[in-house]
Amino acid sequence: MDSELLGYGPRGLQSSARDETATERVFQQIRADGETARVDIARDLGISPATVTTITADLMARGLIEETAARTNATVRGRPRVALQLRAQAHVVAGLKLGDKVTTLVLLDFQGRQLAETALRQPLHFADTNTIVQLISKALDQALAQAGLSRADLSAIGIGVPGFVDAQLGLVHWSPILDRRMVPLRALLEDALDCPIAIDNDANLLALAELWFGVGRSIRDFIVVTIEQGVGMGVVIGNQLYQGTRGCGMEFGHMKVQPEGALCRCGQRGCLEAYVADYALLREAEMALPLVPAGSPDRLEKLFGEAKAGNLAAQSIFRRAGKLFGIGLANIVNIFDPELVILSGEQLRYDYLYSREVREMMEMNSLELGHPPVELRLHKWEDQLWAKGAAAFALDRVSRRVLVGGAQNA
Amino acid sequence: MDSELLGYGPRGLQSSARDETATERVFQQIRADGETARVDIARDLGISPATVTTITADLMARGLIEETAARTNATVRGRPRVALQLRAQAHVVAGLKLGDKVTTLVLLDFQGRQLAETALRQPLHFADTNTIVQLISKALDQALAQAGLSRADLSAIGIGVPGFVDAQLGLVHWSPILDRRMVPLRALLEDALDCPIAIDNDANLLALAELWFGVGRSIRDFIVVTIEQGVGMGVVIGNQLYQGTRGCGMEFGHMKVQPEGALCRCGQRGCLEAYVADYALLREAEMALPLVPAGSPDRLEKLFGEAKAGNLAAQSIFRRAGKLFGIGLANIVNIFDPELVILSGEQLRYDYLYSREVREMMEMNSLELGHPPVELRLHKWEDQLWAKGAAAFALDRVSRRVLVGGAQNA
DNA sequence: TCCATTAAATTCATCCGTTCAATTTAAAGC
DNA sequence: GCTTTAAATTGAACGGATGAATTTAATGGA
Repeated sequence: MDSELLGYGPRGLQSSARDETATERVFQQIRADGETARVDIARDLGISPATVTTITADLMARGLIEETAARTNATVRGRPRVALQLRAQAHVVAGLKLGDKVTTLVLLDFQGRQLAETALRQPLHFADTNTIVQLISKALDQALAQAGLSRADLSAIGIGVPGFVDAQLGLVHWSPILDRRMVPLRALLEDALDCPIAIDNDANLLALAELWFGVGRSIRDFIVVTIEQGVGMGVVIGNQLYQGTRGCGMEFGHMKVQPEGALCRCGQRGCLEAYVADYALLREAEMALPLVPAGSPDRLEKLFGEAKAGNLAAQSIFRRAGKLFGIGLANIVNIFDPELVILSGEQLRYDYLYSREVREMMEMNSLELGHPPVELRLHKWEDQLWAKGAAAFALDRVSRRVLVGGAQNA
Repeated sequence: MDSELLGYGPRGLQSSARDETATERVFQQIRADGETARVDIARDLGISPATVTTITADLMARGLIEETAARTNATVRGRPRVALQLRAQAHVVAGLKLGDKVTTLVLLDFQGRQLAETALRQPLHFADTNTIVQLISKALDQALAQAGLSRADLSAIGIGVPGFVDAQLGLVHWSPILDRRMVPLRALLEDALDCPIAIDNDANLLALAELWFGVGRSIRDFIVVTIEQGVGMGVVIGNQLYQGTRGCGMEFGHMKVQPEGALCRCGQRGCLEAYVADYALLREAEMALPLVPAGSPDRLEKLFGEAKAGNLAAQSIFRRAGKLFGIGLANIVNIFDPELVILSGEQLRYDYLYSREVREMMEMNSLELGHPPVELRLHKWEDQLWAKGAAAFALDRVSRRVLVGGAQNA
């Protein structure tokens, strides 16, 4: 059984390859707390105040952080702590969500505050890369104008793309918005826009948004599931976005929940997506419900209306979708055992038809191991949050670049 | 959407909490290579030869490593490199696999070499903890006698237990071999045997065995799946055993592969296990095949014989099991995207009935993303390897304890 | 108003792990 | 036996982090 004669134990590096420097940890602490004094940093990170002074002085000299104006503890004796914060002007990034119907963009400063927001209602179906570039340019210019900034002020752009994306390589394996496979989108956009770009799957970035700005900030392990055009998932384990092994795992939408089941747009049968995605619901509606004519823009709303009005066929469409969705969720929950599952996406406007079935199925199909069942939370659909996730991704890249660079940027 | 007014970014520690010390890295390097010279360690770890000298001198003074007798490069000029290796006598550990039919134990020295092996064919079904303690004692004494050692020579004992095990807490949530739930097995055994104990799910430890001693040593991401009494899975991601979020995730056997499907012993319906585990196959055989009488010890072999002989009912049992197993595997592969899947376990004696269906289903249900399909490998069932995994777990604990202890152990 | 008290921040000598450069050691080749 | 080559060791030097002492900035009471 031994693959080698000598030795045992794994060959690769056990832990993270690069040790995080004290500077990085201090920076992250300030970023996470928003405002925090040197004493607190020393206490929280378990390093000496002397070190904190050295590091923060360096970060201030480099223009990344600043002391806040507000002095807080007027009630206590002693020298008041002076809080530190990220310097808002240090960097500005853009975050985009490319969607099939709407493209949303936000501008964030280094403190994570939103400077501007735009939404362009241009449909994207199998578009060529030129269209994408122009769309992004337009959105950027609008938002920059709002904020009174120019392209040169942008330090990075983060972009969420539906489909299979390899974030590391900046490669889009397949996306419903692109007209071909294997598009090296990052390189392409960096050439066109002359700005560092970071791309990832949109569901991953929504999970990142929850991790950085939302409920996930204080939760170590959670999952974000989205239903709209397709079904997506982002997984956060141990306060970190789980990227899969090759950067594009997590293909929840194509989990098989019904052997020999419905045909999916991926060509396989029984995929979860083939039961719960927009196109899947509409496909069924076309079969059984002439009341929902093809081509009308709000067909899903019509279908939903029918179900609410008591149409049994319409109801059964949602009911089956809910059941299978619940089974798929239970499978994922059994594997990852998270504290929280966040459901998000357009389709959750139909949540009360969903939620009963889904919760029921989740509970029926989750293993009992003493601990309480997972919390299930619905988040209304907000493109703006997706875009903030993309911006967070960009901010992360910027701060990493700036921090490892160190002295030469001073 | 913001959960707090100030700051952004995750609150917890981003990377591994504790930085790995240089000493630990050097030790792991020597362990992984079996024999390696100081120059090579310096080159491989990117640290200076001077540091390696310091650290290895310290490790030698503490009796953990030693220089090998063999001088190798007689053909090259210059001072010959002297290889270092772990000192075999430094520690001895035991590794056990508690199984429903057989309990296997191996003794390993610090070099990972097997000193002794025993197997006790005592069935374990819902046994009380006393029985377990006595069984382990007996196995230990036999093996120690073989090796000419005593209990006092043991530095730790690793134990693989079927069922839901929380390795961190040393707690068995549920196991088919124990008569009650929530058994604090580690504390219990530490009291009874007066030796540090480490317990984990048996499939996890088989994955660890593959990682430490087997094919997994040079593969970053792989999955081990076992079929015997139940269905188990161990996942290795980034050269590390993935433990789930609460120490007992990974419940592959209870993935739902058929909505409203067959009843599983966990009480739910449609679990993978309810189609492919021993008891599931036999349940079907009882229904349709009076040729396979209940109570006979080799019923599975009989069923297999029937299938080989052309009995259509018997064949259909295996065929369905294979199909659903393939679907379940494909789901897991789509999520984790590993390089390799290792199938192991008793039932793989029936592999050629399985493999065709399984492979077919895997390929039909795996997403295509450019990279080649996962490699699927069958490993014959060897209780001894499971036990070695348990021993590896123990060795890991011992070396961690010894290395963090540092100077005071000198 | 002034000074004691309290607590935060800073300074600086010191420590410790690591490295560089020089040296020693151990072999082969001629 | 001397030169060459390469591994291992030694010791001075470096740099990040710390502890102790000091400075700074506030409150509270005389």
